[in-house]
Amino acid sequence: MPELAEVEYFRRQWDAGLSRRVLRVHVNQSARVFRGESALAMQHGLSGCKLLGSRTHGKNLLFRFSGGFWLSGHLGMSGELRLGGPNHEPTKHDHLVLYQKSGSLVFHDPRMFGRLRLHQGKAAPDWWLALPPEILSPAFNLEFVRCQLLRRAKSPLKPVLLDQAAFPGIGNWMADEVLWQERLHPTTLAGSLARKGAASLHRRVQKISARALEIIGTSWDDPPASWLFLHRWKAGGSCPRCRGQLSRDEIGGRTTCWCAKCQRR
DNA sequence: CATCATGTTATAAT
DNA sequence: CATTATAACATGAT
Repeated sequence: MPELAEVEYFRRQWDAGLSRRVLRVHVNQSARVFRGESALAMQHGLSGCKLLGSRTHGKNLLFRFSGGFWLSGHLGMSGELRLGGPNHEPTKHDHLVLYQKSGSLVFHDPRMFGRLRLHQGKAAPDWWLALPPEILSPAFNLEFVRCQLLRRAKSPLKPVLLDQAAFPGIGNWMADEVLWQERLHPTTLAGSLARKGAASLHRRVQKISARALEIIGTSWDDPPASWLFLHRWKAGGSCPRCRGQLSRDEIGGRTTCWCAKCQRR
């Protein structure tokens, strides 16, 4: 499910617990989302702590608690952050539940490709601080993008857009959306873009990210029908620009949707 | 029953 | 070293 805008939407769900103390914690100890972690340490660590703040970085989430605790999360393919009542009965896929006086914060993930980690320290974990520039930050400038395109010059654009070290937060639908709006075929080699092409791609990535955050990140609304988004899922969909039949195939290991007429190499 | 899914990672092959 | 392909992970929807 989640790409940067969906992740932001889920982050906001837990805002209900801000400035509130965690009274007790439920963990689904054997759940894969705790791989490499001690679920019990998380349970004990977060008990009694107050949720002080949260943020996202691409598809990553970070929640700051009192006592120097930081809970980081990734939603994988099917993760969700939900709210429950103060006596929420955990279901099979509710792997972490933080109970507060007025309600509970639930991490729910059927497929368990998601992940939860706990860090204790004065600052956020090192791996978080080492993440690449966020798409809507000043550091994500044209030079950065050109450098990424150059580094993977012989790769098709599709997998390059999916590279979280280059375009953090871009996932399968956003990558297809960027390529479609730019009229670039997904197999176009990253190194084949001239400076102007790279500049246009850079602006497009930022624009789609910003718009998706407004639309999906706040209320989970659908992007406009003029985008590829609503048409790309069903086989047999048609291009909202030229009405042509949309193509689907696996590119860079992921199902990719494009318009053979509009998108040229 | 088979196929597919808005993701990441380890490993092998080129 | 850069890059690609493949499998693996685990579950639910169609």
